[in-house]
Amino acid sequence: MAALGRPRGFDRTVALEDALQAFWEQGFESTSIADLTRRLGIRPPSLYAAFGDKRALFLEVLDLYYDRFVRFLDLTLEAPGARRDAIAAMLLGIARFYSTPGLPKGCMVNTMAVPTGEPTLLARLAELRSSVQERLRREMRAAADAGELPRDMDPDALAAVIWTTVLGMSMRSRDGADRNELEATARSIMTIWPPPDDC
Amino acid sequence: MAALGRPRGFDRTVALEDALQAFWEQGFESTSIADLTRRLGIRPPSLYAAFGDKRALFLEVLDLYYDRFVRFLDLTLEAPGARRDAIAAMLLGIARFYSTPGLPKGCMVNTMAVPTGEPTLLARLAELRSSVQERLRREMRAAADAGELPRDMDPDALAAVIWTTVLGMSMRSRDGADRNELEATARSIMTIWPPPDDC
DNA sequence: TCCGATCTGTAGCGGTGACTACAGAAGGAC
DNA sequence: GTCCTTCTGTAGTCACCGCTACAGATCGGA
Repeated sequence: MAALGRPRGFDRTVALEDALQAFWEQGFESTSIADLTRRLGIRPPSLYAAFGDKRALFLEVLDLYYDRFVRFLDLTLEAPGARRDAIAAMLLGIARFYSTPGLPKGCMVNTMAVPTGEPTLLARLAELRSSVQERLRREMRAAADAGELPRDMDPDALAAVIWTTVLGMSMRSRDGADRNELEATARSIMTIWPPPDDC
Repeated sequence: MAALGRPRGFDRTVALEDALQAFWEQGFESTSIADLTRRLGIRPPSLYAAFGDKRALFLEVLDLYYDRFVRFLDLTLEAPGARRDAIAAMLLGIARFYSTPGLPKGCMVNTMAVPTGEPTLLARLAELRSSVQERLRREMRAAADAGELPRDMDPDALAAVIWTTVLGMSMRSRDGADRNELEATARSIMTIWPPPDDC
């Protein structure tokens, strides 16, 4: 397919990154079309031609964000070695990710679990959270099957604790917790899962 | 001071409760004056005469909510007995509070740690969270001083873990976690604080 | 009964939100 | 160059937001 008509005057993927930054910082409702056009350096008709409406742009940005997060999960959880080490590395990585200098603090998906008037967006956000939670549950069940969990420890309950920690760390980083504090919490939490060489 | 002029046609404290319910469910931005007047059964001028503007009403509602939460904290944390038992009871109580049938799910203060365009309200919310966090820190330091903590356990780090759990449980209840799941998490978290009679 | 004070209902103000009609600009095909 | 297609900028539209002017209603006090 050849390029027909006047070519677009801006880079669509760069614009998407800018929109990600804006939504991640300010959320959906507080990010106005005027905000976006100012940041992306384009006028409303260009934005609407390229991305559809505000909701569609947000959903596309959300997919971009989520895909990257899942890639990070794949990388840490599928690393060779004990599952406990992988989970510990994941929590540490998330603590660092939530406190990355230059990026908005906390998780875009978690911090927007928020009362808003956009049911379809809320549903999508909840869907993404639920999918991460489900992945943690699968991981913990696999660990239990492999005998990597204490016999009296329910894998679903452990997954719930880890997920709760992820959500809480996200909120705390939004509230200004620094990297060291988050890392400390990530490490402390892992003490509820005793290493295999324990009495 | 005698009642001068035409008396108010509605119960102010009942209206406050209704407004609390509305803000708690939907947040500040998504709760419009129209929503409020519909729920309280009054017209805008009555609302403005009784409460000032929308922000003032929200702040008053917030104080009402927070005072109740602090009363709950006082009750559980100042109970006689070991501090560990008090914290365990607090976490269980919060798990139950966040999943009380008939009430909005999660914590009003925590779930609104949200990107929004109202800096003064955000600041107030952050202030309330920070004050609870500080109280947990004081409690853990007192426990450490009293020798109720393992010697190698940092009281501030423990307080951070507990606070992280509170924030995370609030999010999870918003996402539909039921009472049993939250209670299980509350109990699991307490295993990072070994009871005194441990090897 | 009249007055001043306060509340209530109607009706609408000014501002901002998302979104778009329309005309001109910039490319490829011929 | 001419035509067709697509993008861009101007300049709005329409809806909804928080908020309020104003007139009528309802009280206590004289």
